[in-house]
Amino acid sequence: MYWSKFFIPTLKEDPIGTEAVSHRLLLRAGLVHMLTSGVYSYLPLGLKVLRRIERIIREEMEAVGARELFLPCLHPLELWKKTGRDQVLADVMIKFQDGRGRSMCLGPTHEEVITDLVKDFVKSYRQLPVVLYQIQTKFRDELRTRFGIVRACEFIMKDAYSFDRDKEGLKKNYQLMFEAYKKIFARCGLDTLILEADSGAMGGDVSHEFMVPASIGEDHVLLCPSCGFHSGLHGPKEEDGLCPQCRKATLTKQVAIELGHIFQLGTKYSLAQEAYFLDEDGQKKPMIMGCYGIGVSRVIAAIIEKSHDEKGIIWPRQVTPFDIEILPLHASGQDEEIVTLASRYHDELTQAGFDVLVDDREDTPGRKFNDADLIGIPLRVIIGRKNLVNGKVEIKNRQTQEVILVDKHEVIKTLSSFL
RNA sequence: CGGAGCGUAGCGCAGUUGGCUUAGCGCACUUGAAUGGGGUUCAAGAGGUCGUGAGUUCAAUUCUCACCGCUCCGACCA
Repeated sequence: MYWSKFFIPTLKEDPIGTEAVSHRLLLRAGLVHMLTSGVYSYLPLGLKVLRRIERIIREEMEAVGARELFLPCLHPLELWKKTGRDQVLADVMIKFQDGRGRSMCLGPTHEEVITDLVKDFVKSYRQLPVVLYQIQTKFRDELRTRFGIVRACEFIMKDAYSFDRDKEGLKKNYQLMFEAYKKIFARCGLDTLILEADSGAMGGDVSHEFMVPASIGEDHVLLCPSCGFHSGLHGPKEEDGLCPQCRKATLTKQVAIELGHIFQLGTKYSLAQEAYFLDEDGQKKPMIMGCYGIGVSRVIAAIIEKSHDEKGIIWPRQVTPFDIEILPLHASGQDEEIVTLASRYHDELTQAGFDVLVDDREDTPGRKFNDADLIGIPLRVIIGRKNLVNGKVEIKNRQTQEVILVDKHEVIKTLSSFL
C-alpha cells in the first residue's frame, strides 16, 4: 500500500481539548475523526487496527465454540419492557418514535434481542448449549463523554451470549470465555487485571471485569505494589489499607480502563422473556444464560495508552495496521534508484506475507520521519542516498529505536527473519 | 444533570475600550524556484455567514439576552 493512496491525515499540532494521550494520538495519527462529542469516524488506518483486533477476537471466540451472528441495533421498546430494563437503562437509552409511531430505541446492549431470537428456535435440551456472539455498534446516551473513544455515545462492542440447560453448563462456558478473554488481551499486548465485580444493571450473581491500569480511565483498582494483589473497590474498603495477602505494603488506588466484563446471568432474561426448553425429564425449564462483553474500540485506546512515547504510537506486532513502513527519501522522483527500490521492496515484502506501507509522498525527510514515528509501524525501512552510496539500506525498530544497516539485496531476507 | 471555561480559515491562535475603510498571524493548502537523513528556505496565491438568532445603536465580529455546540471538574456509568 502507498501512503498517497491510503488517506492518512496526520496532524502536526495537538488537537485542543484532548487530555488523554490515546485521544490525542488517535486524532493526530489520523486513525479517527470526531463528528460530534462522543461520536467518531474510523479512518482507514484506524479501521485497519480495529480489524486486526476483531480478527483476534473472532479467532478466540470460534476457538471456544462461539458462533458469530449480527443482531439489529434498532429495537422495539416493547421488547425492553418485558424485562423492565427500559426503566433500568432509561438514562442511557436513545429512544424515539419512528414514522409509523412505533416506540424504538438504539440498542445499548443485546440481552433482550438475543434471548428473543434464541427462544424462537431452541425448544429442547438437545439443542443446548448455544453460544453466539457479534461485533456491533452500541448506542448509549452518555451525558458526559470522556477521553475520546474511551467513553463514547456510539462504540463498538463484542458481545457473546451463552444458553445452557443447567448451571454446570453455564460455569463451563463461563470458564471458557474467561480463558478466551485472557488470550485476547494478551494477544493485543495488554496486561489485564481481573476483578470480581458487581453485576449492576445486567443482573446475575458471578461477574468478572478485565481492567487495564492506565493514566486515564473511569474505574479504579486497588493494587499492592509488593505482591501484586489487586482488587476492585468492593474488596478492602480503605484506600490505604494493608494488603490482605502479603501484609507488607499498603494498597494504592490505580486508575484503570475496563475492557471486558463477563456475567453469569442465570435466568433473569429467560424467565422474563419466557425462554424455556424441555429438559430430558419432560420438564419445562428456563435457559441458563451468560453474557460476555469486550469494548473493542476501547481496546484500541488502551493499547495506545500503554504503548507510546513522546513521538507517537508504538503498535504491538499483533494489532499494527502495517508490519513495515518504507521511507524512500528522494527528491521528487529524481532519484530513480530509490523509487524503484522502494516499490521492489513493497512488492517482494507483500509477496512474503507482510503488510507494507510506502511513504511515497513528495515530502522532506523530516516530515516522513516524524509521521512514521507518529503512526508507529513496528519496522521501518529507510532508503536514502546517504547509505545507498555504500549499497546499504537502514532498518529501524520503532520500539527500541535500534538501527541496523543492511546490504540493499539483503533487506527482504533480514525482515523475513523478524517475522 | 449541577459547576467552570471556550466558540474568529482545515488545525492552532491573536484582535476588535462598537466605526480605522479590505478582520490578522503560524502551520497546512495551490503555483514557481531552491533544498533533499529529523516537521528546510524564498516568492506569489487561494481560503472567513468572526457558532445561531434576537435586541440595543446611525453603526455589532466587538455590548445585552436567548439558544446551539465543544472541553474540563463532579454526579452517573455493564
